[in-house]
Amino acid sequence: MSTDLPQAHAASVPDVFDPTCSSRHALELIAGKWQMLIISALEEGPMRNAALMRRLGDVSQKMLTQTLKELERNGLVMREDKKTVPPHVEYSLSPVGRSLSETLLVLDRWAETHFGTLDAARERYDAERAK
Amino acid sequence: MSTDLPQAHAASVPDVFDPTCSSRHALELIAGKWQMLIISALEEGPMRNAALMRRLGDVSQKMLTQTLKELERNGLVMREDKKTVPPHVEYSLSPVGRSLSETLLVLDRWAETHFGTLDAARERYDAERAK
DNA sequence: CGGCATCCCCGATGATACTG
DNA sequence: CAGTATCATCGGGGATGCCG
Repeated sequence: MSTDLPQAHAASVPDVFDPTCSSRHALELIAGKWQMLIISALEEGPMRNAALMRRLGDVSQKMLTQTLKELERNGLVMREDKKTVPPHVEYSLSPVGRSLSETLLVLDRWAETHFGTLDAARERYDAERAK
Repeated sequence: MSTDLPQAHAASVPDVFDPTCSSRHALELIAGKWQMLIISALEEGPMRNAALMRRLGDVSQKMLTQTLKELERNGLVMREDKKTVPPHVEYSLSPVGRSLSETLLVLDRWAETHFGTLDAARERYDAERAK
C-alpha cells in the first residue's frame, strides 16, 4: 500500500538514514528512555497503569502516561478504558506493536548479556582519563 | 518468567526492568536520538567524521562528537586517530558494537517496513481529537 | 579536518499536589 | 486507580568562533 504522501519525491525506498523519511520518525518514536521498556513489558501481556509502574520500577506517573499516550497515538499500544468506578484501564500491544516487541526483546537480551563488557570498558576509559 | 516475586535476592539474573541493574544502563545508552543511527551507519564499515555527518543527514557536529564519545567510552565504538596533518580520524564498531548492530539493523528494517502503519494511526488519532 | 568551548533556547523529564 | 496540573530542573541541541 504505497501512500502517495508528500514525502521526498525520490523516496521510493524507505531509508532510516533519510531525515525526511517517516521511517526515521518511527525510529525516533521508540528512541526515548521509556518506550522500549514499556513495549517490552506489555509483551508479557495486557497491563494496568499501576502494574506498569511496578514493572518499570522508577518511571514517574507523568512520563508513563505521556509515553503511553504517544505510543497509542502511533498505533503501537491499545488503551482500553473499562469505564468503571474505580477506574480500570488496560494497556496492551497492537499487532504492529507486537511485531516490534519481538525485536526489542532481542535488544533487552543483548543488554542483559553484554552490560558487563560495557561497564568494564567505561571504567577503563574513565580511569585512563583520571590520571 | 518469575512474575510472582520481586528480585530482591535474585539479583544474580540480569534484568533490564531492574533500575539498579547495569543492563538498564546499557539500554539507556542506545536509547538516544542518534545512537542507533550511528551504530547502524558504522555497521557499513569504518567512517570518518565528515562521512558520518553526511550519512546521518541532519546531525550537528556537536551531537555527533558527543554521542561518539559516549559510545566509545562504553566500548561500543573504536576511535582511531591517525595523527596526520590534516587530521584523519576513523570510527568503527568494536566486537561488542557489532553484536549490537545486528539487532539494530533489524530495528531499522522494522521502521522502514511499518512506518506507513504508524503514520496512518497517528493521522486517525489526531483527526478524532480535532473534531 | 576534526573537535572543543561558549552561549543560549526549549523540550524532555521529574516531584508534588490535586481531581473524577 | 488513573490521570491532570503546576512548577522546577536538566540536558539535548543549534549557532558561533577558536585551535592543533
